Amino acid sequence: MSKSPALPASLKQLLVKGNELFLPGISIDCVIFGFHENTLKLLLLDNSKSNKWTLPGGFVLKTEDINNAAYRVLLERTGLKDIYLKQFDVFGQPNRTDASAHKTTYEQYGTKIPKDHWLIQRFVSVGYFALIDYTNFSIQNDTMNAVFAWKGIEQINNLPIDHDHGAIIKKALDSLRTQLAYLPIGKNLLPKKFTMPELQKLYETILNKPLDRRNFQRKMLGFGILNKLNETRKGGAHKAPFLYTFNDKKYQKALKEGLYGSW
Amino acid sequence: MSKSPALPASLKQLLVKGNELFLPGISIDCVIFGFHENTLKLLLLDNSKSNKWTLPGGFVLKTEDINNAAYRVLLERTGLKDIYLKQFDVFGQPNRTDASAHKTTYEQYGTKIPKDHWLIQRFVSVGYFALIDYTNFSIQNDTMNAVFAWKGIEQINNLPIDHDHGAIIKKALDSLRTQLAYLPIGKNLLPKKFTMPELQKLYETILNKPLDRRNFQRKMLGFGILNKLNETRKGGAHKAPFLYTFNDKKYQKALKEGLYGSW
DNA sequence: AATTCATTGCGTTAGACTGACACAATCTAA
DNA sequence: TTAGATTGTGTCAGTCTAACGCAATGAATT
Repeated sequence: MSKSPALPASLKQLLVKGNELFLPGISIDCVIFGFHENTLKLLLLDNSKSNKWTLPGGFVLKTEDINNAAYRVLLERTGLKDIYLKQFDVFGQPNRTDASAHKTTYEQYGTKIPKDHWLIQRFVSVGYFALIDYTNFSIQNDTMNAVFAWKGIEQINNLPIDHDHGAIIKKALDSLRTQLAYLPIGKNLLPKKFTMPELQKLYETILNKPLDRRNFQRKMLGFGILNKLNETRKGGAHKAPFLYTFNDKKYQKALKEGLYGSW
Repeated sequence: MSKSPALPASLKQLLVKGNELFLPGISIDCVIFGFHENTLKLLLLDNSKSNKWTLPGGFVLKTEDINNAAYRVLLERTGLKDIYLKQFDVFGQPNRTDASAHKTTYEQYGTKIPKDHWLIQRFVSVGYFALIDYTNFSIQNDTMNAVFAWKGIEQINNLPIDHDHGAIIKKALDSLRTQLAYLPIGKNLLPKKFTMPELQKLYETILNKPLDRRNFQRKMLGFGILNKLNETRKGGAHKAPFLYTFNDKKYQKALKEGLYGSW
């Protein structure tokens, strides 16, 4: 018989102290978007034993605001602060969590979760989506001993996904698309300086359809949230496009009030 | 000393069986909008002892989907089915629930809530807003022995409101306004047949600003979700306006896809 | 050094949409 | 019958949108 590896401290803590530290039955799931090489990417965790991919998530401390919990989870898992984070839905189907997943995780360390334990009760999850700058982030595998990887949006449907996380991702993407219509988003997904074609590719990727180059530029400039720099991005095999940054003040204003005044 | 009145069965059940029946730490709050006499109204509960107004709400059965719980709560409290119901936010500040409110409620019946009881732990609440047809609903006081009343949106700020329910109401109203810009809403708040001026008043009330009569009509008709009837609403002191109904099929489609295609 | 070629910057035009306003028709009350 | 408020329909200029043209640029090629 093979000896099981030692139970990681973080997993042990969850088992022993989870009940005491965290709210019962409430979890957080983060759909983390990044943009790289003209692809919208998701940061997923490889749940090594189940061979399925999982959304990074966590629990809410007993004295912690839920939104803060989401920021904390993101910080713990990515090391990033000041991220654009938005709650988009609550997932509360009774059968959405699968206790067997947790059981499997612990069983690989030869540990059994007690019956009726905090961890294997029904969980309602609050979904957040986050937008982060891919170039300003290097994957660091987390305390839970899980392995992170970026996965292109287009291959998500062909990946094995844990629990209802596939549905959560779909919903997050829907929310992102809807937001795109009335809120600025590029600031969080692009490096500080970027070109108009790069911004356009981002929009095209999220919306999954081509946009007219010239109309896109006019529209974006019309929003008045961009600063045009006197630099160009040299190095490409073609005419060097101008660089832009977001005008922070106006960007923030647009985040609050929307890009259009609507009615 | 005065003898306390008997503890109502529903309150007793909550105290004795709440822990067993419902999920811990999760509640539902419903912001119920109605429209009457050119005013947007909210259905509130008079928390008789604290002399404050409360949002109708409830808890989630252990085997129940959260959204279904919201529908159930609404049905129990209003007798209405097939209501437009939309989850709009989660309220998870650690200090948002005030255990003393529950304590006060029970104390008026001479009952004390045990320490660490399910009821007085921290609750995270999922906020839903509902739109109902004021004319098709008669207030029925609920099993909790609480008294319902419609309160005009404009007087909310001057009413004493329990807990963080004032903030929840504000958020609900914000969500409703945002939705108005890209989703149809009148169907749930108006009677089946209605006139264009009535629909306009509804929009003006929600948006809290006057709209041009002629432009409003053009826009609404442009959405293609209205049926113009060959009847007019007689009885007013002026020219009789035509009656309209919503085209159910197109209305549902617009609910899914939005009134504009956006990008 | 001249040429090629994809890409970028800037511009045009027709059609749709928006906001502001005019005017005639209608319904009840006086 | 008339007055007065309200509704139905229409106009018009300004703005926005989608579709497309063309010259300028910059690295790669010859």
